[in-house]
Amino acid sequence: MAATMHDVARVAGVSVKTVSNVINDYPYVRDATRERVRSAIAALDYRPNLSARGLRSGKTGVIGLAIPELRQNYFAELADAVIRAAERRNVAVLVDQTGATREGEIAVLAGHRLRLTDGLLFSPEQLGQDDIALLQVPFPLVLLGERMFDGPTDHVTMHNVGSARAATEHLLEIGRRRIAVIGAHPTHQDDIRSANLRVRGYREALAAAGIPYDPALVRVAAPWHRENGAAAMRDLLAAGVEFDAVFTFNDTLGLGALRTLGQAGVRVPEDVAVIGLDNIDEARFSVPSMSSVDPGRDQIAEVAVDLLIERINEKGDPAPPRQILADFRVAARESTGFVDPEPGIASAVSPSVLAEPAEGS
Amino acid sequence: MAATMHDVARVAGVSVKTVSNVINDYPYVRDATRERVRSAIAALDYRPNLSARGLRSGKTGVIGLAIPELRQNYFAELADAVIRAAERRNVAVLVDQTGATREGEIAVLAGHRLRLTDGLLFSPEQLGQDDIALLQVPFPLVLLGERMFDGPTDHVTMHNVGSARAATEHLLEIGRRRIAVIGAHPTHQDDIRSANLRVRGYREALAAAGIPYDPALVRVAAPWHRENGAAAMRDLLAAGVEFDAVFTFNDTLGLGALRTLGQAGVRVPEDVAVIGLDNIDEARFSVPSMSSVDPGRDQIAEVAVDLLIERINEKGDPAPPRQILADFRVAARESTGFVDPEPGIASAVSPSVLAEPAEGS
DNA sequence: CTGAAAGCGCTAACAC
DNA sequence: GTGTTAGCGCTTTCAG
Repeated sequence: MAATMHDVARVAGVSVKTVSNVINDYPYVRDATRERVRSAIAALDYRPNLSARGLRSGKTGVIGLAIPELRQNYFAELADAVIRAAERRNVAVLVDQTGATREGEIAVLAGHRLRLTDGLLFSPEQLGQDDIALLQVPFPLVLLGERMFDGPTDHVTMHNVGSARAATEHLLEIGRRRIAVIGAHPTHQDDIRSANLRVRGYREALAAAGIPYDPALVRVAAPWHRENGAAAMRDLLAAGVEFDAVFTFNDTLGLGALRTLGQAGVRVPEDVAVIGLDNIDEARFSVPSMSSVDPGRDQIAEVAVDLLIERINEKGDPAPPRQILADFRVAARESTGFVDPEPGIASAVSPSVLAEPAEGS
Repeated sequence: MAATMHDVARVAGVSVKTVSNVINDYPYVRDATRERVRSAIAALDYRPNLSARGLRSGKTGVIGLAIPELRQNYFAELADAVIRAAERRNVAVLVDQTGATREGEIAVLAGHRLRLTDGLLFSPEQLGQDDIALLQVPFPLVLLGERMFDGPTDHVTMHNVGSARAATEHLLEIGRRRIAVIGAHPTHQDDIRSANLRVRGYREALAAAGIPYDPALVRVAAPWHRENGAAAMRDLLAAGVEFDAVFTFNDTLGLGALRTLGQAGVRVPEDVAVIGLDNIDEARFSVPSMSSVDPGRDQIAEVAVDLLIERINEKGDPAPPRQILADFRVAARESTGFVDPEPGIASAVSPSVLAEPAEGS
């Protein structure tokens, strides 16, 4: 049986209150007492029971993270960043996958799964502006991503328009003029899905450079998976439209497009320059390495966790919802004619022949 | 204030016990009563407080998953599989990253972070056979991966020797005879790290085919990151050893090697065939697509979660530790001269031109 | 500075 | 079939 606070108190010869005070770093405890309690804790290998603490204090020290799918690199890296940020603040992270389905996202908000968390970090992919009513939940909620604005919740997101504009400008700067785009959204309601925001950034950059917008260069691809990037690029090549660059709305699409270009014998970046968006680890290692816009994922994770914790600890009237845009920057690599500025991490062990006596077969 | 069981009981005009019975699907409740309780629950939007339940029952319904790093594709896919498997059994997953460090792994076992979980799924990377004493933990523990055997815990792992042997045999079957290997471990203690097991599988296959073992073909790379695969391949090419195939101990190394081969103008698979191990999603999308051995990740996740839940619910004397090896199979793709047998998932939306009226500029 | 005691919301004997 | 009640282990007034 695990030791309880009472056991510790008995061994240390104090009351449970004192043990509690020591554990919670209450300052007014005599040093000698504190020491006695500390060694009793060590002797018994005592660990506080978090269920009990949670029951009493109304907090569990766990936050939920709901994302579409961990197997999408972008979300794995986001989850990584969130977990690290949370760890620094001493909270644990319970990960839930919505499967990128509407039902999954609604289920997460209904809170039927994540009930022993103090709050939720939620990256919606299907729910949109029309669903903001669903965001009226009885627990602290911080949204990641850009699918809804003007909702009742805090909101941390990349700068979609700015990032897309920067990507396009990067292509313009290296002299490209016929810039295709992959990843537009099939419908074109005037909503604010990231696809539309990215189209807007693209068009802003074109407009600023005085280049006419050609809808033939804008290709639909959804969801933003590799195979759809590859297919859209095949489409583009088959259509016979002329283009000297492509901006894909995420890196995964870009890697798919790169694959098609390679197979088709199109040279990158000589014939077609490519830039993605997300700056996932993998972009550094494709052939050729792929330029991308870094949307500030670490910053997003850090800020989102802070905001959520702040909301969890908020007393009294809630502050008005806040919306935060992360900083972004272009990571220029081979696919737009640059030498990779961030070579891979040096090997921990420099590769060499296995130092082992040869043993014939 | 959130509703409690007492509120529900009051509204339904029954006692808390009855409410509890309804919630926990206790069979002997009159239908009419059950219905009354159900509607009271709905009316009050009542949700059980899991901290209280956990405190009372000694279980939280949460398991921990400790892996090195989510940003490594293999582990993201593993975590994905574990979360899905756990969801089916109605338990949530708290994810912890050890950072692939010894301290991180020890901290996880010390349980200072994952205390409100009922048990732990742990994929060690640094701890090894010498550390099995650390596995004597006061909570249910199931190990993933192959770093320790004969420990006191259950253990679910891929079949290292078998997978490596299958990979090598695949290369032999397509007529290759000078098969290099990337990913050996720098030290060669007679331990059972997966690198050594994979070397063993490789040598078994060679031996069975009557091909002598040539240590010059066995290259060290650690950790198994892409950059180290690329570097090891550069090394191999620079060394001037002859080889017509390479088996990399994981896919990430293989993708790195593929990159180097591409840059060096070596044709794959004509000059050098390549096969990896792990069958991560990404292998399907490299240029050329990369053959790999699928180590049965979904099965591993499924079995591990089952085993852990079984342990959590175990009463009386614990059953002896079990060790389970997953099934594996070769996924042959372009890098060994096959047409990809599993084309990418069909696009949800077939790519096409954005149907939008052109607006100049 | 420390102790005594109440009670967080739930489950599970045990009554009826 | 349903109600009563005693804690699970912790935090937190309130005294001293």
